[in-house]
Amino acid sequence: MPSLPSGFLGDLDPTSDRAVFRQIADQLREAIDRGRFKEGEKLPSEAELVDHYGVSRMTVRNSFSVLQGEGLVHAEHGKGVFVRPRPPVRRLASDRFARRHREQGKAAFIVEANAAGSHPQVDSLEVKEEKASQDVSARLGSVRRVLARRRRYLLDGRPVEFATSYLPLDIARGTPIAEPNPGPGGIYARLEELGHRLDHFEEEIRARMPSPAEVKTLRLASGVPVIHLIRTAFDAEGRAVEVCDTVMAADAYVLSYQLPAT
Amino acid sequence: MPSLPSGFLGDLDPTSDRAVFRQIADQLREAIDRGRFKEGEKLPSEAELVDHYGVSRMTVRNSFSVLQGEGLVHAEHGKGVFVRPRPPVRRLASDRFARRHREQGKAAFIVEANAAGSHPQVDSLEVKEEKASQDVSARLGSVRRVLARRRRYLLDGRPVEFATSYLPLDIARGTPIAEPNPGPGGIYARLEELGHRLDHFEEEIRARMPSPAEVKTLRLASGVPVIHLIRTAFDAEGRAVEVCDTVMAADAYVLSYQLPAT
DNA sequence: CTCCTTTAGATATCTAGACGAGTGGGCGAT
DNA sequence: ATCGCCCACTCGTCTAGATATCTAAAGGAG
Repeated sequence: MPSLPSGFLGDLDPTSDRAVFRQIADQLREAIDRGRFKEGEKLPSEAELVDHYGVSRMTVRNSFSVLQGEGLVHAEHGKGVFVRPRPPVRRLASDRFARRHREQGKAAFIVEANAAGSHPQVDSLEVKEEKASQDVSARLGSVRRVLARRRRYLLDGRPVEFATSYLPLDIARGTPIAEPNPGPGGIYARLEELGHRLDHFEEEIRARMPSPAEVKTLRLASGVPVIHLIRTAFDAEGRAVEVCDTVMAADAYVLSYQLPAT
Repeated sequence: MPSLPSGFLGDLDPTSDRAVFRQIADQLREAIDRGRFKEGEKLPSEAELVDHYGVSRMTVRNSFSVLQGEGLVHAEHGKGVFVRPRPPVRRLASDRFARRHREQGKAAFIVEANAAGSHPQVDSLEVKEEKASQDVSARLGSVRRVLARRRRYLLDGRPVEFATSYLPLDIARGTPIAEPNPGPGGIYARLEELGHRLDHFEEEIRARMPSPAEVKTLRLASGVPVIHLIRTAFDAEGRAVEVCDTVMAADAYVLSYQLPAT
């Protein structure tokens, strides 16, 4: 029976109101925060903690599930429980849709990823016409059907973002926008070529826990929220010409905005 | 023994690879999504589900904990497990720091809340000088000590946001900014009066699960992430004059930004 | 009528075990 | 030396209880 490295973890306080499994979680959390267990490192096994604290295995597992819910650790079947490494984050600057970038003709995601030394990838592209959801319809100004462009973005093989663009059919149908590959500069470049000069974007940001489908698509660890961003693009006449619904793995992103003080 | 309303929930598939507690969670989630259980409504009790599915109580509890982790339900000791109501959200527009608002001399939070028909409140105000953290120091341009202003915002009694502003001492010391109540228009109005004309703000947005301390301060239900926003205010000379670190209950907020397309 | 106690039903925590299944190292057969 | 199998260790799931605590409603004492 392997014994625990001494001094890492303390004892339980039987007089405390705090539940035993919370006390154990607290001690593990503190040990992680203090760097006693480093990123990627293995925590003591369930059996070791059962020994150390003199509690039942379910109680130890309960502690682990607390830490998992906080996104601090992740369990690997047959191997152990590990401190979850904080992955490098991807920054989205607020000028990422500036015309000067668009005119360079390369997709923003690819350029940024290469600059960061990562290997970018886009997959599961789907382009089809469909019925607009109530929300999308409202944002686009009561359109019934839309062109939907779905794609998933990966960095170094890891899915980080799932996005769907919705465009009114009278704008997109029969244009390069309806093609899987819309060409250099992306659909915003095509929209401008089609005479829809872009004026501004509105972005709505929420954060929440992922649905099971999102967990699957983005291969999310437990305890990782998603950032839900809904961007609406407006042309010079004030018409909404595109709605882009994006779900991002929150542990992979920092959004960055510049606001004028005027 | 109370029996389950029939038809709400199906049977288990013993041949499925999916764990029983996940199957139960799936069925409950679907029933909630379909509106069979409405917001605020009570789910069947553990005992009822034990009866219905013929499993042990721990298995049912395991299912509930899955749904809690997703933020879909919350348990109330001695009462039951309830579908978590989606609270009204508070919108933060990107022009919330526009000078025209500041000149009206009322705190943005109060004005917005009143407009939404809510009862706003600010508490646990702390103003003190302290050592700057490494991050804050870097953002403010290598200052050693700062004035920190901490406050918590509540809507209708519910804490929704905890914020700390950090300002360099050479700017803030001995000014109204160092007072608990800085006066009409808030500290940004005072900064401008002191000759630091504000030029622009930078905001960084992250989402993550809350620390136990944040759970306590914001009285967060399980399965609710936080939005972590760090805003830096720059004056006309390009100097960072304030860093504001804000943690928001993600289920209470939608952030909204306008971006120019230029 | 008010206040307190009782009680039933609900969740919270914990124990002690059982079996299943993934991982990886050691060891024997080839 | 290598292949293949076994085994120890790991987490995953499930059972069947036990005690504690909280809630709300009912009933009794004053």
